Amino acid sequence: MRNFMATAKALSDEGRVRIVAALAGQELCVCELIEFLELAPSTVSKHLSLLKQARIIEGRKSGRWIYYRLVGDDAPVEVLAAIEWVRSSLRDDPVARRDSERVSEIVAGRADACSD
Amino acid sequence: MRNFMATAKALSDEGRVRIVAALAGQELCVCELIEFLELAPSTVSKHLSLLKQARIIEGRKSGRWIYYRLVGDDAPVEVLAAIEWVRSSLRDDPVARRDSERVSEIVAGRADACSD
DNA sequence: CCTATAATTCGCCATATAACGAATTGTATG
DNA sequence: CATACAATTCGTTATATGGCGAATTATAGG
Repeated sequence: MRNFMATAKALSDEGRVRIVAALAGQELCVCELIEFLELAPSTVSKHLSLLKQARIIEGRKSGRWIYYRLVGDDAPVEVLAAIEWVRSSLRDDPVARRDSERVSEIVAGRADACSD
Repeated sequence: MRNFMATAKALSDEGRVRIVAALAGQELCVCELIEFLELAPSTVSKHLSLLKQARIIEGRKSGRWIYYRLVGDDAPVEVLAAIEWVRSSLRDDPVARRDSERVSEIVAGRADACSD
């Protein structure tokens, strides 16, 4: 129950859900997620920390950047099921669609921003 | 996104999740849920109101009692998927197991309490 | 009718949470 | 080694949330 509630609480904030949805397609570094959500760096960092503690995402350090991605198939059942819940529920969601396009743009412009 | 977040927020409280799990097997009236959660009537009522607004549960009035149950298959996708997420995640959860037994006891003693 | 029980609504309070800015750490690069 | 940028941590603040008790509404039964 403890772990389940950690997962549930992690998904009870819209910003964090949008992060999870954004990471469904590809990994993104923190500065890209900041640009995506249009929130202060400290705020986004806190969200990422919470999602990481809930074992929903994991980070990979590369130079100055930290890339976050969804956890792999070795993750706990309630987490994998939660991710699938988000994906299936937002498949036809207008906000999620716009977000998806915006993420694509941000990734496309990577040469100007987060790259080594 | 709006509806999804309503569902997610509804499941971000442990008491409400335990209600959903308890209603997975059978419908229960409010006074049974009060006994189950050991919370004040006003608190439980508020939780039920929130779950109802999120379209996760629905109520059926019978005499003095109002029986709540999980929504049927005609409910929104994100709600059905959420219910399935809870069920599968808590299948082997110790707390959920004890809760399940307790609900059985409460239902078994229905003749002394909630019946018409 | 009057009382008891079920359930909800309302107002209050304590705590949790999300947001920010400032300060800090770490890494690449001039 | 100084600077710039990525990211985090910390302290603060405003708001959201969960809990309760008191008051209210509705229904069954003496």
